[in-house]
Amino acid sequence: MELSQLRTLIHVAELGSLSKAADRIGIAQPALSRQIRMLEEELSVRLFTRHGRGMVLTEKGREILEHATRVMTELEEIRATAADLDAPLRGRIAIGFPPTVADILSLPLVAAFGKTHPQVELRLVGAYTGHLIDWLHRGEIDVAILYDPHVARSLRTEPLLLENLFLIGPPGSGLSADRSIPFSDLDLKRILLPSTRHGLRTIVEQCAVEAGITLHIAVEADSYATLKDLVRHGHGWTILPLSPIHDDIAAGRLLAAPLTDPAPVRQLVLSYPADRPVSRLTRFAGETIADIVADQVERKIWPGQLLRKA
Amino acid sequence: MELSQLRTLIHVAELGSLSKAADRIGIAQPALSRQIRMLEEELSVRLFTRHGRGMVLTEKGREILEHATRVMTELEEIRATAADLDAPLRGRIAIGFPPTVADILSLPLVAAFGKTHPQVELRLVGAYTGHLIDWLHRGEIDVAILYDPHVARSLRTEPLLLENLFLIGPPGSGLSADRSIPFSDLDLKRILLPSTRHGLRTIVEQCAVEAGITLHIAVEADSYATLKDLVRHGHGWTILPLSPIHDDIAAGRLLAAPLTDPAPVRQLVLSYPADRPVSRLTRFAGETIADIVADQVERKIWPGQLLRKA
DNA sequence: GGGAGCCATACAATATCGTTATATCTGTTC
DNA sequence: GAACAGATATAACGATATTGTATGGCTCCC
Repeated sequence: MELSQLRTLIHVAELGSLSKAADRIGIAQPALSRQIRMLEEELSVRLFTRHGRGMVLTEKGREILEHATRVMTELEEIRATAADLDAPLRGRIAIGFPPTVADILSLPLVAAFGKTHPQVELRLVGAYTGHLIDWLHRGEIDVAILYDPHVARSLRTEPLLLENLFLIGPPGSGLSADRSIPFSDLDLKRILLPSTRHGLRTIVEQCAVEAGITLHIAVEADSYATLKDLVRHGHGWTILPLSPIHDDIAAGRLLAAPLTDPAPVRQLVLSYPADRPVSRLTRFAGETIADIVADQVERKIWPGQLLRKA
Repeated sequence: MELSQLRTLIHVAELGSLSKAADRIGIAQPALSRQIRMLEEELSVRLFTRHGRGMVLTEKGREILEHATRVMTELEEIRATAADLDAPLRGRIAIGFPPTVADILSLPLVAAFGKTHPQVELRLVGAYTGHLIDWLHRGEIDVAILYDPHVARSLRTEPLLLENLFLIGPPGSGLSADRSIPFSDLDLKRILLPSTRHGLRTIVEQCAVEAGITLHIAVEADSYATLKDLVRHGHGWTILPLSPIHDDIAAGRLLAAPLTDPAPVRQLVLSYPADRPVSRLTRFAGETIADIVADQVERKIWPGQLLRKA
């Protein structure tokens, strides 16, 4: 048994494919095929069942995968132990956020690091979930907040928050935070949303189906700033989390109301790569983010439901 | 880092000598010297201090040795797991539920075990969360579904579900699943609830505070059957999850409507003791419960929001 | 002072790993 | 049903890593 085999097991298990794992790891597919075969021979078990299109863990494979993941965690602890434990954290860390989350978390996060670990060089990276996942795997970022992807086995995730989405309207639209709008009321309204590849769009469309209506999507725009501007100038209504428009609401430029029947929500998770050790710096960043999120929710700056750590 | 290096670290630490470790392992002494050197270079720490006759762990080396030992333990677990026979699970398992959950999960759970592991003896234990936590700690039950306790360090929990609570009224009350009732409408109604030690009561009272009203609690009863009967006979309204009254609603004996502003919800988690190993049987039970919960939510038998595993 | 025991380094030999080529199988599309 | 695409498995070969051998240098003991 070798560490490279265990790492391969983890990647293949997540992706369901030697070829995809080869792409990700940057090693030729036959080499991974042989690694898995040699591991299976050494253990005398089948870890995967093979199909025409990919391979799936057996039950035994799943059990062994858990231990393999723990081995990776212990290796991470070895590296953490090797690092200087008493000095203030130093070095650089890249933290990924969806754009809306960056707006609300950047300042408190920078403040927290500035207070306790001023020598750390922060790199705050805003991008969509798909890109963030890629960059986590490639080691270009160390930790990310993600809107909930289908859980990737090679990412270690901690649930953070269920975030409510709100109906956003212009001044004079009569929207109020303490009066919910039934989703079905959107039936004949001009709705402005991000494009179909955007997770928020998927959630909203699912809600429309549940409400039994068809949304009239007058404009698609992936930029929240654009959506906000269009709404401000009376070109329609949009559906967004409150975090990017908190200031606009406070200033009276936009109004918001909760939606119900159904209420659109999405889950945010903290994600780390599972096949690579998480440094003390990365761990500190994750803990700090979780603390800030809890604080924002408790102070009602960020409307949603905190999720407890497993 | 390689497993061979960690093994060498362990042997050299024990024997205090590369040469003695080389004899024991059957690898040439210079090879072991280089392995230790490469490990030290990779971690940027000194693991050993060298003397004329042998070498001794540094303090840092001792800390890292602990993790290396744990890696070996996990590898042993992998081998032990691989060596397990693929016999059907057998033995006994005690599974705890809050009473409302037992109603909805017992039959499918028994069916699932009957299909795949018929020799397992199931013990399904219905009790309130406080008791279930006690029994988990004492080992009287192996796994439980709990309404979200403040996380006990000695329990390992996996979030399952956010369950919506509904306003329950008698036939003729006009309640409908597709028309939400603002919580503030409960202001002057006769409300029937469980006692103050019941978690549901706490949630409902928190919602009342948020809605700015005071509930008129006409009757306290911890038995849901009693609450249902009282509502059926027009003695008031109650607030419950749908799971225990699904059949009553289907039969027209009771009506239900969602509440909003705020919407009362509670989180269910799967809980295992953290200080005791979880058997394959227990793990299978937990996975099966999670699958059944997902199925019930997707089929809208159980209204709520699935939470993804961490 | 000499010998024994030990660690570290250089270089050669050997083993392992990754790549390329290709066969085979399964699933999808037309 | 045939053709094509996507995937895994194997063989062969070159590249790279690891181990073995030879040996130097240091410390400790007699």
